[in-house]
Amino acid sequence: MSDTITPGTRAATIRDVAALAGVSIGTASKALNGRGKLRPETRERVAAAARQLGFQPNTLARGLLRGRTFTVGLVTSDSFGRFSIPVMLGAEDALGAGQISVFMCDTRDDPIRERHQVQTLLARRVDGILVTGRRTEPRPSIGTDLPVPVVYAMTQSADPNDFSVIPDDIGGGELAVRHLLATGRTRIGHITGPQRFLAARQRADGMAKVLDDAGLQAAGGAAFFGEWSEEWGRQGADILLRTQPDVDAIFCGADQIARGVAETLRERGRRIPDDVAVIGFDNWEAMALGSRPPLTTVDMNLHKVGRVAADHLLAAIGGQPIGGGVEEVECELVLRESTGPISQPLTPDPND
Amino acid sequence: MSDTITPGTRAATIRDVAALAGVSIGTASKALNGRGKLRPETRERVAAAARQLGFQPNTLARGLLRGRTFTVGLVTSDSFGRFSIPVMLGAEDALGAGQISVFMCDTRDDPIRERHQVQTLLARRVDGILVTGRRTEPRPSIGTDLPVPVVYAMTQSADPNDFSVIPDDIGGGELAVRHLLATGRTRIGHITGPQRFLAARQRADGMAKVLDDAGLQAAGGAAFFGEWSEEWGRQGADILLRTQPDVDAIFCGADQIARGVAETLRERGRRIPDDVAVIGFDNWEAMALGSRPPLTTVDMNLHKVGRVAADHLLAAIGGQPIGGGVEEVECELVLRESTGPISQPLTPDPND
DNA sequence: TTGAAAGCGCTAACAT
DNA sequence: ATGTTAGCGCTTTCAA
Repeated sequence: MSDTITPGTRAATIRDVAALAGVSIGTASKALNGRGKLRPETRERVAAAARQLGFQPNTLARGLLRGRTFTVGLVTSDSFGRFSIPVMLGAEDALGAGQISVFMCDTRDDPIRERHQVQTLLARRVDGILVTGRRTEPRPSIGTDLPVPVVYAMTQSADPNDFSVIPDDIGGGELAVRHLLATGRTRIGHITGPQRFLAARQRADGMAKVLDDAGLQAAGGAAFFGEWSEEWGRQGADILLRTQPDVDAIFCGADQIARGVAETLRERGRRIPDDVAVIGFDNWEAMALGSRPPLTTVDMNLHKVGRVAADHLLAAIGGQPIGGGVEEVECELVLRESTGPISQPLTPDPND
Repeated sequence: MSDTITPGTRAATIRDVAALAGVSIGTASKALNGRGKLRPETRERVAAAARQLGFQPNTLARGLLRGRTFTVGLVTSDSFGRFSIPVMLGAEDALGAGQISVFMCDTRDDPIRERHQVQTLLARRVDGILVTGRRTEPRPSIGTDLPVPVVYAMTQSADPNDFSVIPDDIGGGELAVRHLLATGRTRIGHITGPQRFLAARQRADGMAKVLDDAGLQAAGGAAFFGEWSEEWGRQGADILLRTQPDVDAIFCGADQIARGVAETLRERGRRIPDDVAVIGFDNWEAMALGSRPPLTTVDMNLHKVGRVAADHLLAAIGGQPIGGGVEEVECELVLRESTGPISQPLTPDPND
């Protein structure tokens, strides 16, 4: 079908096209870019020549001339893992629409490597840089005074002059617990990851806030901090069931934890959601769907985090100045069987 | 510390460096690249100027001149998922060493989009293209006659002139079952994914081969094809236990399936590995480690698949012609508790 | 040892 | 309506 591409080795240049069409280089350029005043017939002749040669304008030359490359760098410290991938795809959505290509750089959590990669990106004259990670805590800025705009996504720069987009973990915690309250639960425990994680603390804070407004307290008095693992979920559930046998819901800081919790509940003969409701966090589908029953969970909308970050970057590249600051993206509840059906559409009045 | 970078907006050019050092552009170029004959003092002066201005040579200009950009395109149809990520990281290892940057392109399984992305990559004058996927079955070539070398990784081109690197799924199946035999199992069942997946068929073939050599047969007579899910693992185990109650090992086509199988075995009171050994496939750590007990599994060495593919691509870029064909990368056994300790170092003689 | 100039592929201003 | 030319930032002859 498309054997119109130069069979040989060298890619065709505009010079080749011009020669084949019997016009000058300048004319060829105009014809191809739809600029200037040309006879339609000439335009067509050039187009035909380009088609025949499989001509693709050399973006390097264009970039050199225009001072814009239509590329951005994506620097991640998450090895493109579970968190940065959705962010990246979201970013690609926004950037791809603008014909922008993305250089991927994996820092492997090595600051030296990161520095080097940023330098490389600058040498390649990217129009902007997106920085991603797997943790929301502030991290060192990749540079205070770079010649291109930078936006952080799913990670936060410690420099207040930088702009970051992160999920709203407090809101996520609130969302989860409001849902549990709405289904009539009142003795709610919280089993989550290590306290040194900002995300763990914030989700717990969100929970505390909602419980407080409802005049309630967490089952067990406070959050159970541990690990982001199924094993900890099993252990934590064990402890919680022993100390608070009347618990009727457990909010888990991660789907992995929730799975472990669900397993232990099953083994202890507690029915989910009838006896105890379980809610996870992350919407890691492989985990949430494999669990019995499938987990209701909080989705951080990472795709949107990426899209929003990329939109801001594009705006900045377009000349719109972005100040420093942090934008938070709302979390979203994903309903599955582990919390059962929502009760009557009651007006959520925490004062009654 | 490093506020040597041009504070303003425009990145420094070699012209700026030359001016600051009081030399000509040509001299500056030589000094920076360690070429030609220059007075050491001059060299130093230029270096100092470059440092002061935070000079980064414009790779576009260089690429334009040299006809090489030191970039490659990475085209994936896996949305950078569980399979393509390790491949990609492996490739990055090999490429990063060669100072090569990677453009990422996610086709979202859309041929139109893919075609477009390949065109874009060619316009950007990448030195080569790497194509990745999540399935090993042959897929349409991205182009028969592209001006740059192409290598497929974790996916296979239908065109025999293209070069592909994929995991050795047959060998993986053999590996798994040889291990089970080595631990003294003889009544081995196989629960795996859909038969339409080449990988599922090949793993089953590998199993059949080893059993055959040992004069054995699969428990239940043949593989149980189903889905790549925990749910199917649970169901499959149920069926297998009912029809073949004396089964003493189950080889699963995926860790997810193995997890489901393990759960059902537990619930039916079979101890793992004492009564029944379980072995998975993929070494998906979140799954394999979350399972009780943690799963022995077959690792496809995807990192190596990526590295090997990238090495071939680099060689091709360097001028070494790669013929068409398929290279298979060995799988590797990852021992965990679900198959118990290996028995005596017996000489594996299947004829006794 | 250093400088001047050509040219990589393209676009945009200026001639014709 | 078309052609000519300068120049983006760099490397590489070739002169000085």
